[in-house]
Parts: sequence; structure tokens; C-alpha cells
Amino acid sequence: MLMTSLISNLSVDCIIFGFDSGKLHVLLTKRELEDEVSGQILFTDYTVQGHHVLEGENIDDAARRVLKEKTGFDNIYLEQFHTFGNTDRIHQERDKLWIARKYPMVTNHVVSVGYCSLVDSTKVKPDTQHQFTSWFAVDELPLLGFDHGIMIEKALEFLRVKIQREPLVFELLPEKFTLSQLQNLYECILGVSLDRRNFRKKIGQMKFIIALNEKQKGVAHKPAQVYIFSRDVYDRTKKEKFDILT
Amino acid sequence: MLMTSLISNLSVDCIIFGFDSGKLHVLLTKRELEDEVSGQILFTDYTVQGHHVLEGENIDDAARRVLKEKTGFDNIYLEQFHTFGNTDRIHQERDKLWIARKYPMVTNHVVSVGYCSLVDSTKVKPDTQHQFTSWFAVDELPLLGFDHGIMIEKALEFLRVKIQREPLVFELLPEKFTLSQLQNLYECILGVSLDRRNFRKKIGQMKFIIALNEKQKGVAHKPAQVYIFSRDVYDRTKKEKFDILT
DNA sequence: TCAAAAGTGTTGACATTACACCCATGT
DNA sequence: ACATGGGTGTAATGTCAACACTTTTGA
Repeated sequence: MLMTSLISNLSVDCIIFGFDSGKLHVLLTKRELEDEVSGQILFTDYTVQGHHVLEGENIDDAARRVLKEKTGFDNIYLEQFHTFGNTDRIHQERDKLWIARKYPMVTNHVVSVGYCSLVDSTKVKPDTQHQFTSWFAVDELPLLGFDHGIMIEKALEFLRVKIQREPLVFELLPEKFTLSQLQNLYECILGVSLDRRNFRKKIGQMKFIIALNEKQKGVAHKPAQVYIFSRDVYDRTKKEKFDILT
Repeated sequence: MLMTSLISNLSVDCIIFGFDSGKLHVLLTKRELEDEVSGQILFTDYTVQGHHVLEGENIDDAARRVLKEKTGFDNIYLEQFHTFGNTDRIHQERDKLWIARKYPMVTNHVVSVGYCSLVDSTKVKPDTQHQFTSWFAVDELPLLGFDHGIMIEKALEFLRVKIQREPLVFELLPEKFTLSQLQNLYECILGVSLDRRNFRKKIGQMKFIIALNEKQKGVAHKPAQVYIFSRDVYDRTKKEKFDILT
């Protein structure tokens, strides 16, 4: 199994989501191309994290490799959501320039397998990152390269459907969280607003969301109860689906 | 845009579902390899319909091309559901023999984009097909090549989730259908049994399932009312999701 | 006249919604 | 003492699940 050369027309892209300051964020890498002669910056924009698949490498492994490189973690939620294979997905001039310069052996028809990843953003801070990597709120995205705007939108859609069937939201929260954080996260991903009392009633029925003997500290209001998610209890008691709505 | 050579490590596979005799079926193609010298048949098995993606071809177009070739139709439901990219997905001896003989230029690491397609099987009869193509009930599948068993399982899972959010079941029925056929189809895909009265109550609320002034003919029992699905009405009245359960 | 599937309503249990006040803390 | 978000219960409404008998047709 060779792991040296890359499969030139196949890549993976990871859409890495985090939750911070009451908003859903996505991890992006700054891309800058300089003129080879003058050194002038030709353009600046952002892309999600991707890389070509290597010869003899499973595509899931390629995605994990990218994830590890950008976040330092490799045991976090990662799932394929869509494959982007239109011939015209690389059509902007700056994308063509970029590829011609950085990957001269690559054609303009690159098929990309999109992966959705969820991380606890308290663990992945921009300053601990690769210097060009930072978080952006999904409703305030900068100029994006390739078809990465479409990819992010599609990943979000995937996420919205998925969190209503599986307990994925906890991947976006610290191990210990409050019910307000949890509610806020749902409201933010699904774009709805939920009644606090009804939300808590529902959570109360979920035995795998467990109150600790512990309270928030240092907040200028009544400190909230702290909860954890137990996958163990979840696996033993799971129903057909995991739905906070309906 | 060249359309001649193929991208050797990328293919599409179409899982084509049909509904017949109260069972969900999948369209498979017989594969037989003969010994080049003796002419003896080395093995016989079945595969879903796939083909390599051509240079300069959108992957969705590649899937439509395969679909058109095998069913004669091209305006039918077709959606990507998963991409299979493990390096060991071609590991059985007969698959290696097959590739060595038929596609000598292809490596053993082929990434395949899986597409799910739904057809009205009354329109796609085995005898009108390519001679080696026929329908198999999904619970009575023959020996399958490559990882096509896994693909079919994954496509089924995709379908089960999807039909609870979108009105796809009608793609599997003739234009005119009875409520019993519809109920039977749900029971069959979802693996549940539904109460007839409750089912009909629910359908009654869906204004886009419309009774015609027409009844079944030639049946040895009370003839059933005939219905059609109106996508037009659906688009104007659709809710968040389309769910026959819950 | 029989067999086979179509068609039809009600009730009790349960789940969902809507809604307002007091509590604990830091500043 | 005040601002901030945490925490709590009930009543009305809507939805779901369970259930049995009559109808229409062809054989």
C-alpha cells in the first residue's frame, strides 16, 4: 500500500463546526496568493480544510488526517455528507490560479467528498491553531474559495436533519453543560425558538442527560445546574429517534 | 470537454428500487466470467448497475447515464446517498479477476459514488431489459459482487429516513394507485405494520393525495378508490416534513 | 353464497402548547 | 438593591392508538 502519491482528482473537505458565544461557527483557513514576481497579494479568501486523497488511503482516513492536522484531535465526530462532483465546481479565476500554482499536476475536475465534523470549540481555540485558521459564525462568513459556500450550506442542512435523529449536539458542547446552553444550541442550529419550560420537561424524560451535583460558578445570576450526556445510558435506552421537536 | 476516456478510479453505482407484488425490489445485472481458454464459467453473481465516470462528466450525469442505459428512463428520481471509498472494498477473488479481465487499466482502489433511484416497476419490466438485468426482492438477494450488498443496505437505510421527510413513495407507484397499495409500500419499506383506519385518517389530511372518480376493476372484492399524487398541490401546501409515522 | 379486501368513527391515553412568577448570584 | 438569567406547574388542546362491523365485487 503506497501512501506517497496523491490521487489527483479526488479530495476530501471537512466542514468543522463549533459552538461559541451562542452561535454556530465553522473553522476556515485563510488563503492568500501572491504574485510570483512582485510579491503583491493577488487575492485573499477562505476555504474549509481539505486535501487530496493519497494512493491507497481510505477516504474516511483522509478526512481524519485533515481533521487531525487542523484541530489536533482525531477521535471526534466525523461523517461523510455529500460528494461534490460537478465539472464546473472550480470555475472562479482565483481558484484556477490557486490550483495552477499550488497543484500544477491536478486537472480542474476534482471530485470532493464532503465530511461534517463537530467539535467542542472550547478545546480548539484559534490561537492554538495553524496560524491561518480561525472560526467564523455561519451567518457571517467571509469570501469563500471554490464551492465551499455551497458545501457549508449543505453540511448545515445535513446537520439540521441529523441532530433530530441522533444525539450529536453534545459533540458541540463541553463535557459539562447547562440546559440553557443546550437549548440555545438547538435554537441556533434549527433556527427556531423553544419554550424554556417545555424544553426542560422534554429533557427531563431523557434519562441520558444527567444532572451533576454541581452548579455554575462566577455568574452574576442564579447559577445553573450542570449536566452531562451519558452515551452509555443513551445506548441502553435509545428510541427510534432522538427528536427535541415534535 | 473530453468525454472519451474514463476517470479510472472513480465510478457511480445506481441502486434502483422498484415495488412489485407487495415487495420492494432492486434491479441487478448478472455477471458471468468465463475462462478464456476453456470457456468454462468461473463464477456467476449479480451487481448493481455502475460505470466509471468519464473525463469531463458531472457525477450526477454519469449516474443518469447509467440509469438511462438500464431502464430507458432519465427523468426519474435519482439522488446520491453515500460514497464508498475504502481501499479494501474490492477484495474478493472474483471481483479482482473480473476487473483484471474487463478493466485492465483500472487499479483496485476504485471510489464509488452510490445513487439511489426509485422507479415505477410496472414501467420497467425485466423482459424489456438488457438480457442480464432483473428484479430481486430485497429480502431474497442473490450472491452479490464487490461491496454491493453493503451498498444496497445503505441505500435502504437512506430510503427509510428519506421517505419520512419527502413524498418519494409515489415514485415507486403507478400514477394511479389505491390506499392499500400505498399503505403496503410504507409497511414494506419501514418494516412496520400500520392500522388501516389511522393510516387513512392521516392520508385524508394530505390534500395532495387526491381521489379520482374512478375505481379498481376486475378484482374479486369491493373495488378500491383510485388516487393520484399531485406534486403541484404538495409544493403549495408542504409542511416542515412529510411523515406518515409519529 | 362465499371469500377477499375496501371502507368507515369513537374513545381514552398521551403529548404539546401557552403562559407568569419567584430565586440565587455578582456587581 | 438591582440586573440577569435559572428554575418551576397547570390547564386546554391536539394527536395517536386501539378497536369491529358492513360493503362490494368476482368466482
